[in-house]
Amino acid sequence: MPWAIKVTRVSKATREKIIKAASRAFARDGYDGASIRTIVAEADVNQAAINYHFGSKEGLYRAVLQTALRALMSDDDAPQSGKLSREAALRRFVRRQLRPMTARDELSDYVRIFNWETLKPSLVFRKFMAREAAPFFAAITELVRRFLPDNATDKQAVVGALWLFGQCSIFVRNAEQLAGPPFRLELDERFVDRLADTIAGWAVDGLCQPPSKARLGGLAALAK
Amino acid sequence: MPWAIKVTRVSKATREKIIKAASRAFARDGYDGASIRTIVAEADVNQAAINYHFGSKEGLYRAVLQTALRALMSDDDAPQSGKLSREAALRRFVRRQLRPMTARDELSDYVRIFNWETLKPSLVFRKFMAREAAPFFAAITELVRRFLPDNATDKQAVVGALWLFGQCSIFVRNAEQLAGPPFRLELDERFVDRLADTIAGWAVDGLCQPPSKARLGGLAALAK
DNA sequence: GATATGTTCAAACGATCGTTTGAATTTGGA
DNA sequence: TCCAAATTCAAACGATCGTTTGAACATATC
Repeated sequence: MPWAIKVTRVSKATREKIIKAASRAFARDGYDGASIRTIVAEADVNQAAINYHFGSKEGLYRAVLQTALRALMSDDDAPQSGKLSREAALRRFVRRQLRPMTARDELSDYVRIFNWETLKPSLVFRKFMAREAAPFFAAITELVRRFLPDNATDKQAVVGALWLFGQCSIFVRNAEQLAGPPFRLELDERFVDRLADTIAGWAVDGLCQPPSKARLGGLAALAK
Repeated sequence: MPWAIKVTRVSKATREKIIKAASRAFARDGYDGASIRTIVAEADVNQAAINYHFGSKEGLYRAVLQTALRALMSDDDAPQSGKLSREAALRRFVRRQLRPMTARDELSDYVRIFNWETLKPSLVFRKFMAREAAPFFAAITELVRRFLPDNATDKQAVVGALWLFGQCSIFVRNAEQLAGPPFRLELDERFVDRLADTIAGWAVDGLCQPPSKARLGGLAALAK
């Protein structure tokens, strides 16, 4: 492992430049679509630097995923989230998921990288998630569970969490096309705020509804 | 245009073999990820056949998209769909969207190809959709509109249609992972039927709800 | 059966990919 | 200040990509 190197001042700066450029590239083009040469060009470092500092393209991707997961799990902007009502917590989660629609920061890159992986999970990603992402997904599942009956199964909570993810990610993934013709939606902060309200409201309604044959069935129908 | 060739008996068979193999490959790996060499290997034809029959990889992709759109728009299995209630029509749409979760046929490939394109639309795809897909999307939007108030704007209907797409595609995209650990869901026809009931029910609830501040707002909040 | 046209085939081309190499340069501690 | 280690750099390697080529083969028309 020649790339498990000592972290010095100068190498740390290079590593950070590379990770930032790589996050953008992976978010824009996916893991396979992003090339070493475009990453080093945007980071303004030599091509061999990636193999020197991260061992391989896969190693760089692992480092990006670690940075991404750390950022996505941090609640630094609202440390009181544990005391929120379930509705407010859900609204906060949805708004956070929708953030890439307007913001062009690292967090939006991270969300997009995860969206790529939901379409065709790479081997790197699957190993990484199995090892480090359990608490992240558990948090969302627990949030969903607060809306379900006490006797809800794990399966129901997982499906509910995925359902919630899907409602958000479709807008994030299609943001560019929503802004263009023929839709021409004005994707400013106000719009996304209202969209978050809408999605959260629909989700609360859906999750809270007791199952009913007349309504085509509910989540309870998924119990074995 | 040397590839606008006369359609003979033998060339038609080759074209169909290529399109079928290409659909699988594009669905599995995306446009960039699928290689000519794997496609011709699965189709059991010569490598140069693709450029001969379709001009280029892009030309082949266009042909696949045409086949896909034609299949996705056909209502051959239920010609009475025009007479369905809005709830039944919505349930039918959702069930059709979820079909790739169990079925391993061409239709599931087509849905997956479109899912790839929502993540990073290729130039080929954008041109193609702008030219040929308007009626397809209009049909979904009209279905959503049947649940909205009469004075609903186009913008509201479009957002509602996208919202519906997102709820379905998240399960389709993650079907493989749902089947494996730690979820271990048994994705048989019964499960998908119930899932379609659940999603359709939630969607009906969400779309029908009148806007209400107490419920964090509804679709009407998106009107300008 | 001869001929022209449509189709298949193996081989190669140029470009881009991730990675490796070895020397040049910079850095940090004695 | 000096030397060993850390880091950067330009160049090349082998592999894979989409595409082209020109000959070989199959098919249809007379």
